[in-house]
Amino acid sequence: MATRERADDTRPAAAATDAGAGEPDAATGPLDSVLRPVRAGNGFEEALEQVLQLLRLGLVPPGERLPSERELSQHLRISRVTLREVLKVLQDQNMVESRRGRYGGTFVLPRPAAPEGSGELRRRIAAVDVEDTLRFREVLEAGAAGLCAEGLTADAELRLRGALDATQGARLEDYRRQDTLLHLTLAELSGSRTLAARYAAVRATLNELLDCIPLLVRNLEHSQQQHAAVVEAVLDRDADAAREMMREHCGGTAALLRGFLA
Amino acid sequence: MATRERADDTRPAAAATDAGAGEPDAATGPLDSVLRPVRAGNGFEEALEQVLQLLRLGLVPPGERLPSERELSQHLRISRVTLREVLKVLQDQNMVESRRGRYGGTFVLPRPAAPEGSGELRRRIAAVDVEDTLRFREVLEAGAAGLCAEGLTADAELRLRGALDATQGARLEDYRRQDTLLHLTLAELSGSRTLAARYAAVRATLNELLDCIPLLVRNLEHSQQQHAAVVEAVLDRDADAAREMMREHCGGTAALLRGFLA
DNA sequence: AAGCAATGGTTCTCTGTCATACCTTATGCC
DNA sequence: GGCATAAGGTATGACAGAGAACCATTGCTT
Repeated sequence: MATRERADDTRPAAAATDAGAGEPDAATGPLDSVLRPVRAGNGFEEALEQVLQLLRLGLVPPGERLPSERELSQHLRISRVTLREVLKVLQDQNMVESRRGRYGGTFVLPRPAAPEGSGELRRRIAAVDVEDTLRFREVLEAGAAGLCAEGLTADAELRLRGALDATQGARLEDYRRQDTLLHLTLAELSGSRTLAARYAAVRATLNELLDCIPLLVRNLEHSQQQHAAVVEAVLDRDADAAREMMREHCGGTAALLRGFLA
Repeated sequence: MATRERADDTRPAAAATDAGAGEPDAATGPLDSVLRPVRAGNGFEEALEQVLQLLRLGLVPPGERLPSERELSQHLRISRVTLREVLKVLQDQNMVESRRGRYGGTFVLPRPAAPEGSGELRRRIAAVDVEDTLRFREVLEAGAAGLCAEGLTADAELRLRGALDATQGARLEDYRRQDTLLHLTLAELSGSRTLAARYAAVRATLNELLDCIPLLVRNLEHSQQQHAAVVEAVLDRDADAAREMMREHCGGTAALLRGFLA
């Protein structure tokens, strides 16, 4: 009985007012940078997104345990009930497994290789603005490398060297993870918490894209050389070189992705 | 009768587990970049923050009308009731004024010069990580300038020239606003929506800080020269120069702020 | 003067989320 | 073997927020 009828409120049709035209998501106006939805989705979806980040970044590798539900819910500032809904979804996707009892917890399962035909992959790509991701990533990475080189402390040197070494010795199936951790370390050492947080987010998206294309050993070796060059520049406190090297490094990945996803 | 007692759930004390230690906000661990609160504050506070951005960025200048309540609430994906609570706060602060009837709306009031003694200002600064803001800003600005120079279109050229001209001709009290718009334009033309959105956020914070220090004509002239140099580099499609100039420009503001707020 | 349209102002109900408390299971230590 | 402990699993009451529908005010158009 047509209860879908709009009564008085809600948008009348497409009558344009001064500022915002018709549909909320279209029309790249000047205000659109600010007037984004306050919470992307059901509130619980946002939490899901963050836990997914944790997995996609490999911050909790397969086989390891997530923080306990009580801890996670506190960190994310959501109730345990809501967090459990999130975990429920991940369990249904066979991404995590929960075990009860002391020393139990929620454990990360290894990814089941290729989930399906590439239909699934294509669908995920469609949901991402690839160009946006690649550009933003390059900006953050180059900036982080530069800042890192400028304000390098002894402690930072150590962490950076450690992260680089870890990538050098990584086995193939662990490479993506160590790579991510190296870049994440750089972002954290930039001295801007905001930068680190934004990088984590964009890197999670990037990793999702990278999962859609083959891992070429040829590229991997090249990457490693670039990693070494970037870290060297940072340790030399040569900010310009660090930025330049990092931009080149990102450009490589970007070209690869653009090629495969075009 | 000590109902504040924790029963079973909620954090036990400070018992450290593998991942997250004690208090949510302390301890800059590796997971902390991801495990941020899902919604900063009451949900309504987030909306307030965004509307404040609109004002602080000068996207809706004094005397102008905000989008209607129905539009705004749709853009922010909050109910009109909640949005009205936000506007209520702004009305109480004498920042906006609402008029009913057709062609009515919510109008931005001019700022009442200096609100109070500097106690208020100091308090606001305390809530901001100044170093974080300045560094992140520099990274985004330099990156945007570079990207902008690389992929410059004819339309972008026009918008950029227009924005620069507007700053040149701006009166003193309108300078901050035109300056913001110029930088915002650059961010939008970077081709990364995410970058533009993040820049808008950080710029709003920056403007708040800038409101705490005097506006020196001497610096303003210098700024203008730098603006011209940046835009020139971009129009020349010289990405390296654009980044370099922009970094210098940001460095100037940063030094000024660090000096005054130290 | 009458009517229409676009806006702010108000009220209602219903759903999602939170906080809290408690139960159940598994492990290590005594 | 028994107990303490730390984890997941469950149930409940209160409340904030969304959505829809209304009312009230104003100014333009006819």
